[in-house]
Amino acid sequence: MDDREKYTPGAIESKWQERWQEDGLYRSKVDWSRPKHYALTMLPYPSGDLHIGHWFAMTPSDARARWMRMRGYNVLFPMGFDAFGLPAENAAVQRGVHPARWTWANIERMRGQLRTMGAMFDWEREAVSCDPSYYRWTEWFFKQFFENDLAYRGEALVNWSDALQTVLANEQVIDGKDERLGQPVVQKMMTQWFFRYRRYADEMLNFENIDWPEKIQAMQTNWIGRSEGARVTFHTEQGTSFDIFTTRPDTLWGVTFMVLSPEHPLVQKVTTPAQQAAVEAYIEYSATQTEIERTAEGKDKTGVFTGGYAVNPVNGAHIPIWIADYVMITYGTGAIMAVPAGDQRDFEFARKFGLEIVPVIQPEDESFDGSTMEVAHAGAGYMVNSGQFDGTYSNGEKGRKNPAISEVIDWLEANGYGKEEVNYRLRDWLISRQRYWGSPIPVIYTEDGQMEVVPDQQLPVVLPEDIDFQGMTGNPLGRSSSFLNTTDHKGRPARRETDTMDTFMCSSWYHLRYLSPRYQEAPFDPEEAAYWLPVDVYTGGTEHATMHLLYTRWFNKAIRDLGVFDEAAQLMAQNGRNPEMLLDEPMLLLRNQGQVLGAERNGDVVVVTGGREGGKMVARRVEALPPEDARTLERLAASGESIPYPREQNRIVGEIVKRTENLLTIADLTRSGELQPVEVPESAQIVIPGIPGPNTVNQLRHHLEIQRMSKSKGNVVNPDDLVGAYGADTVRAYLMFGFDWGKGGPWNDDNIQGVVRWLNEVWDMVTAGSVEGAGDPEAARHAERKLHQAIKKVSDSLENFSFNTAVAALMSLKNELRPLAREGKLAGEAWAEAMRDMLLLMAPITPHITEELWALMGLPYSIHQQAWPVYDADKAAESMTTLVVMKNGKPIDWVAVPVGIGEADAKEAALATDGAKRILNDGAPKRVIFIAGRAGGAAGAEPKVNIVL
RNA sequence: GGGGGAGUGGCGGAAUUGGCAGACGCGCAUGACUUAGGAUCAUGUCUCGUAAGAGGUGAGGGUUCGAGUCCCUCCUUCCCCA
Repeated sequence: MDDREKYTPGAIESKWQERWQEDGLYRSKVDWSRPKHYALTMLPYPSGDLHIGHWFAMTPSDARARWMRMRGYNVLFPMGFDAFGLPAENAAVQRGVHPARWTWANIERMRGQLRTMGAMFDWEREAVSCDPSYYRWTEWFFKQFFENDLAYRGEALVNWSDALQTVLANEQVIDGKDERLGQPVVQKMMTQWFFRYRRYADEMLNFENIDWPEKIQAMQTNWIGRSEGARVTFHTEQGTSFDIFTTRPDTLWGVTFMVLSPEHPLVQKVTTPAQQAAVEAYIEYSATQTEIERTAEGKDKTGVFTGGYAVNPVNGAHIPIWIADYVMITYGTGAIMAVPAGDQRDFEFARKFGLEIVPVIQPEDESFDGSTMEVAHAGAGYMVNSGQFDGTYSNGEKGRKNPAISEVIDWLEANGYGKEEVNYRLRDWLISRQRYWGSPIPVIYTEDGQMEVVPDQQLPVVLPEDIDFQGMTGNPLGRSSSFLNTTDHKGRPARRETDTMDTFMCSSWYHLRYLSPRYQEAPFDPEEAAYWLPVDVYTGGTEHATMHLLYTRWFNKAIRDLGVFDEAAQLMAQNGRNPEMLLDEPMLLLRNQGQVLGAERNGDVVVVTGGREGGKMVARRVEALPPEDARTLERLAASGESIPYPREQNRIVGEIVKRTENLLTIADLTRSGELQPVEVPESAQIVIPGIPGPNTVNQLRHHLEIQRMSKSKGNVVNPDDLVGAYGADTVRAYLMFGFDWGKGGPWNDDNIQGVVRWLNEVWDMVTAGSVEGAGDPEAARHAERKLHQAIKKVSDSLENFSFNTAVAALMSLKNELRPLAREGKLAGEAWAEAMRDMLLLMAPITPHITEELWALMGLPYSIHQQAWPVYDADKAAESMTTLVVMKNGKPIDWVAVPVGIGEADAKEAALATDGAKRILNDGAPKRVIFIAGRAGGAAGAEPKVNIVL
């Protein structure tokens, strides 16, 4: 080796990042002469530190965007910040930093961290949702919705979080707790702002024109929860009418009682004086229950009879009206018909309160008796006890696909008892938040109680800055007189709306603001939109399946119908693009990455001696074993061998699986892994090898399972450290290589060494230069073949988001080329060509090292502006291949044959092999099957002959 | 309870329409070079077997010349919905 420089990523990477920045290499401009590609990756919340998860999400997306660019597409790959939200406000309350200052400082920091990725983000298009120039248009969109009856203010039972001091959308409540802090959420009637989410429910169920993962489609379909059935009108004995929705009108004859939600307005009217006290007490009780508690299956049924009766329209039966908390006012009409014979929850309710059960759907071979049935029958069967419908077959399907349901609906409509109806689980989108750090809602309330929207020229309504957050609870906007007080269009005093918008409103259209973040005339420049829209590839996590990814689809459809895209559509058409169907959906293709989780960590293996007190041991001495001793001990125990520590009353030996303050839980190896509680008092002696001096109980490590990274668990992997140690290219390549991108997995940097070696070897190979001489033409041909095979493999892998196999193919290529280069078989122009193409193939994945080596080879700047090598099947083709000889599908021998060998020749060659002769042993095979080889030179592509004995 | 994924070496993970299971790496082993090796190079590395060979993708069955891949039953696990 000469004194050639070693690969030092640190210097190279910052050098090229600066150069690319100066040259505007990633500026993306409208150019109708070239095909466009809008690649988008979900924007981060500016929490202050870039996480390894951001790298995992963004750098493979960047590699793919770069690849598209090299393939000749004009690529837009923007980045920005979803900058409104509660953490900023919490920081303000706790530390006295204004949310804006906190947020902008974090953004500044994260911009720097994002730049170290070496991604091709076009920073000229950065959009930040908390910037007034952005939320001006968020407000403008709100106005559009309001003025077109897509936004309304209404009273509804909403999710109120006391901990967050705000209401939350249904999507943000998980198991009755808020998704952020996991604190309980209660149901409250409040006046709030909503968007008419259901209006596009049916259209959102259609995924025909977009390529989104099945999983996301299923989740969204579930979430929308379309159900077909009928709305049926019942009357009380007093004559008041009320509607119920049912998906099973074929069971109407089996209705033996009605159940109203405790919040239903009819409750007051039907309750008899005798039942008044019981009903009121029950209403009070149910208000304390969460929705999950109320509707949980298997829960003990509760309810109270109102004393009132309803009349069943189909048979005139008088049936009692009950109230019960398993009926929600927010679902359907807040009232249900109860068919205990056909619905398990109704069945349990009826049994508990001694109500009648009338079977109405009965399978052919059964005969139900309402008094003895043990479970409800919800499946298929023939209608019974149902008047003229007796004998009609109910096939168990939903809606019109069920002949019984279909016939009954027609009959209900003909007789005016009810009508066909479609119901949705989806509720309108609650966008009000009683918080400061969000986009204001541009509405004012006049003195005489009228509502006015703020005129366009006064937008944006800006968040006030003179707010003291410290120690405050509740909505700070309500305390700001400078914000609160305004005037109406006649100049009279008026009050501003103090609710702000859900941040999902901001992120529903950020992909549009990227198009022209500084545009003043509209939310986006139609010239840009006409060229770039829609988003071609969108990448992000699955956690937003029923939130962001559904909201943004709704938003897109809503603004399409409001004409927001009209000008862009015209321009599209003028430039020869057919806007038809291009603007119905915001993102054409969606792919999800998995999540990088924290690494598993073993707890210390300790020897505890002390005294027993009650059920637990109180330690006198805790000694952690050196890791190698601990491993030996655990191996012995796992294999059932005896360990060098016999079981003793006053000794516990094992791994710490949990630690709470000074209380340890130890899996005791002397007691077959039984969990033992150990208290460690101040006085106990604690010895930890490698940590001299007196130790404390806090230094003992407990077992940590694979889980999300979080600061409090101490398992966060910091990308800055990794970049410092290995360089951005290595981190990028490793994240792509070490995981299945769609799956993610526990962090583990064992494999990173492989990527380090790969890049070092590429560096050495290129900087070594070509040896003198002509080289070997055969080797050159071999290199060319491998190169073209790699072009195909890498291209296909990137196309399919299979980043790990792309890197694997590049490593294989290196393995092929390196010995040839070193032995001097690959020399001169053949060498140079091989190096050039290899660097081009690596460029999307490792942009810095390839740029540097490209320059060192004296090639014109920039490698990222070069064309992707064109795959040539002829050059990739091998002349000879291996014919696999099989016995009953198992390989037994191999023979070299020309590619494209015919069936007869292949069979002849196969039967002539030693392997074939041995198994045939002069006998005749039952059958001989030829499997032709496939093109491409990939593994498994070889021709095969299967000899069946 | 319903719906949908997933289960492959010591580890991360590969395997178009069914067609050589374990690509590419990590780790490990042996050897070489070295003052040294946690550098580099070479070779090996699914299991059993000295070998010829046989077996092998959560378990069991089936279809097929041929099954990680398709079908049935079951187990484990993750996600979504209730």
